[in-house]
Amino acid sequence: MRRLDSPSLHIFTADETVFHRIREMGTLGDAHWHAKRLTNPVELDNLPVGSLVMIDSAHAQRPDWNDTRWRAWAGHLSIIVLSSEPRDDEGILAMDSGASGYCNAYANEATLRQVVEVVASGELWVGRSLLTRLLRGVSQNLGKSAAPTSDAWRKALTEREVEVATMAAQGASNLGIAEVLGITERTVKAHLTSIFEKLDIADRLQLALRVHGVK
Amino acid sequence: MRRLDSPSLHIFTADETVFHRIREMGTLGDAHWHAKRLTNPVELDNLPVGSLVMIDSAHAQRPDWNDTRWRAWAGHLSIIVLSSEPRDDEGILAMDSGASGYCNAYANEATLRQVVEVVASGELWVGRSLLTRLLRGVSQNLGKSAAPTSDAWRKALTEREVEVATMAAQGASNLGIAEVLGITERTVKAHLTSIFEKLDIADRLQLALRVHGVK
DNA sequence: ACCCTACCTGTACCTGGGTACGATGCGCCG
DNA sequence: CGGCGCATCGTACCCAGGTACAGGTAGGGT
Repeated sequence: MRRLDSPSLHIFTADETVFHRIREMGTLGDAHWHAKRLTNPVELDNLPVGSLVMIDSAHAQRPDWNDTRWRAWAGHLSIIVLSSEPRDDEGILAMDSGASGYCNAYANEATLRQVVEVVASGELWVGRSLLTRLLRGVSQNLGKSAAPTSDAWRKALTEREVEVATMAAQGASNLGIAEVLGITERTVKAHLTSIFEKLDIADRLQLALRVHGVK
Repeated sequence: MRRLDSPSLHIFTADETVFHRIREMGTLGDAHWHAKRLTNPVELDNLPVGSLVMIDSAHAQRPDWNDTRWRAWAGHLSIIVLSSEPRDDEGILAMDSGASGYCNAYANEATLRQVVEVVASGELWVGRSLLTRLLRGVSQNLGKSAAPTSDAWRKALTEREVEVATMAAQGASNLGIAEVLGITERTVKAHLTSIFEKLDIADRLQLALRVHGVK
């Protein structure tokens, strides 16, 4: 981890109470972050890599769960989706869209702080309810041949390369990736060349197959 | 809720390194617990309600995952299963047996502390790899039961086009497909153009994603 | 001090993929 | 019969993707 963690926490919500609670929270205790309000989804595009972002699922401007922008954001941001009425199915959608966390917007202070810390450290966070449900779902199907779903490619790559790889595997163009990451198309190509070499593959289609567990 | 955390953390492992690391960890920083070594599984029965316990999955005496004792322990203890070689399937078994957490025994200090805190606060913890796998399993099942996206593309295409599409989606080159099917590369291109138009996509990467159920 | 890695960029070049604008033959159906 | 979908093929063209060669900076480790 060479990149300095951004001390700022960006919040996209229309709920005053939620915003203020999170902001206060950042000024207390050992956690110390800097809450910034976002008013428009496009602002997410230009946030520095690795930024921590909270998105209120109830916000009217929140992009649909299968909006392609989620992929891009997930590539370079750590996203926590807040829901004032958490439901398991919504949680699955959110996590599927690339969020790193899904929790109750009105969770108690300690929990919220914990979520932030977990996500900031690169892990994922979902609540007890959702997680048990996920486990139940899988253990029922355990009898079937469980696909390996190798995540190995991730470990072979650097942080930046993982970002580029995931976006490319989603079908993003080099230029598109470059714009989202705020770098040159040339650099994207460089990353991809390195990725191809490390994974011993020839092109982005093979990469997509690898990333998505085919082949 | 500010329930007093039990200050003692019980550890059931045969690995000296693991035990000592955890113990040291408890004496540093803001986390402060008291590591106690367990040598026999029966000791788990008599621990006070709510105790935090770490169990090394590699321990020879560790009860089998479907041992009924797990249920009993899970009822009054918070269990974290440590694995020196974490695997998703083992994680599922452990969590299914009632564990509240599953993580790498050699995870870095910050992560281990985080796991302890999360579990101590009544939540569950699993690593990124396992959680993404769980999510994938569920979202795929959702897709199958709700929206039959998997087979839709087939029905939109002719027999020949399906042949070409499946090969292209596997990463085959136009020339390669041509040779296998005994036709010209030009014809392959023609088929692909038709495929792209019918499926309303732009290139073979999008095709691959469609064919393999992503997007 | 030196090396290594991660990350970033420039210029130049080649090629495969995809499109545009054609063509031919075959079977089916109103 | 004429039209239409399907499968096949030709030539020419454009360009995104990928490679080759050549760098620069910053941080961490020896």
